[in-house]
Amino acid sequence: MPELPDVEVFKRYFDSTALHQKIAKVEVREERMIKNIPVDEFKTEIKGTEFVSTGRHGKHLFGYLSNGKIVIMHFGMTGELKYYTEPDEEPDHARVIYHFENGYHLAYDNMRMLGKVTLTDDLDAYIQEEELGPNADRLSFEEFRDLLSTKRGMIKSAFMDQSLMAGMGNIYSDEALYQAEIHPKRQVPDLSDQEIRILYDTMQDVIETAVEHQVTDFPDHFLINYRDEDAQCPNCGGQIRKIKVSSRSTYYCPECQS
DNA sequence: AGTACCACCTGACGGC
DNA sequence: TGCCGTCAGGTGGTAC
Repeated sequence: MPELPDVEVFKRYFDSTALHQKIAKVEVREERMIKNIPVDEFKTEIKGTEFVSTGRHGKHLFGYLSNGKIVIMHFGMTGELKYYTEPDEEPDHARVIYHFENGYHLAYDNMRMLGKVTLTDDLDAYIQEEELGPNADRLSFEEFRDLLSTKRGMIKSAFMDQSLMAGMGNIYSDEALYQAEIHPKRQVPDLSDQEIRILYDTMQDVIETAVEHQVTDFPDHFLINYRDEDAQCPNCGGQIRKIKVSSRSTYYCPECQS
């Protein structure tokens, strides 16, 4: 799941559960998840500190530690967080577990292990190295318009380009395009000013609505409920179609989107 | 610059 | 029941 709205929900979950508790131990079950730093160093740097706040940039979640370091988490396609106390509540694919002194645990769970966990003391440098564009949800219309003016190619590819703007993935790109009634393969330079405006508004609305709904139980008119070739468009009743756009599965309504 | 394809990973599902 | 191909919400490298 983890695109911008999902990670924002993780952030809020983190904020409401795992802050201000002394970390007794960090358990790394899967060393391949830890990138850019030796695992031993990762563990010793974090042990004895506590998370004081969190942040997010696109699909990256940050946990600020009391020693000034920052844990960076990326969730790939299957990552999530779980805070729990009883051992039998531990998720099936816990790769990194923060054990708190109060007996609670925070697990970074990630079945497919696409994604990563790392540590930095310079977040700006990290964001630069990763070539992340501005947060898709903290972008003015003018910035959005100016960014798109530099792009050629398909609009869905532009949405998914994390260096252009950070946070939109496959699902929510499809969603925004569906609600804007714009075909995912439309060439960016061919979009009218009005269409750019609509795309911006729908993108913001899709992100906001997804977060409000905790990324579950979306409104009926959301395409996300109909990602199936046998499904019918909730707007026009036509058949939802599946195509490939930049090698990613793309669902859309041929009647509504042009 | 844009796009297609492969690789990294594990697991679920449908067909035989 | 088991084997096999396919697919899955992400990203990075490479080749055209």
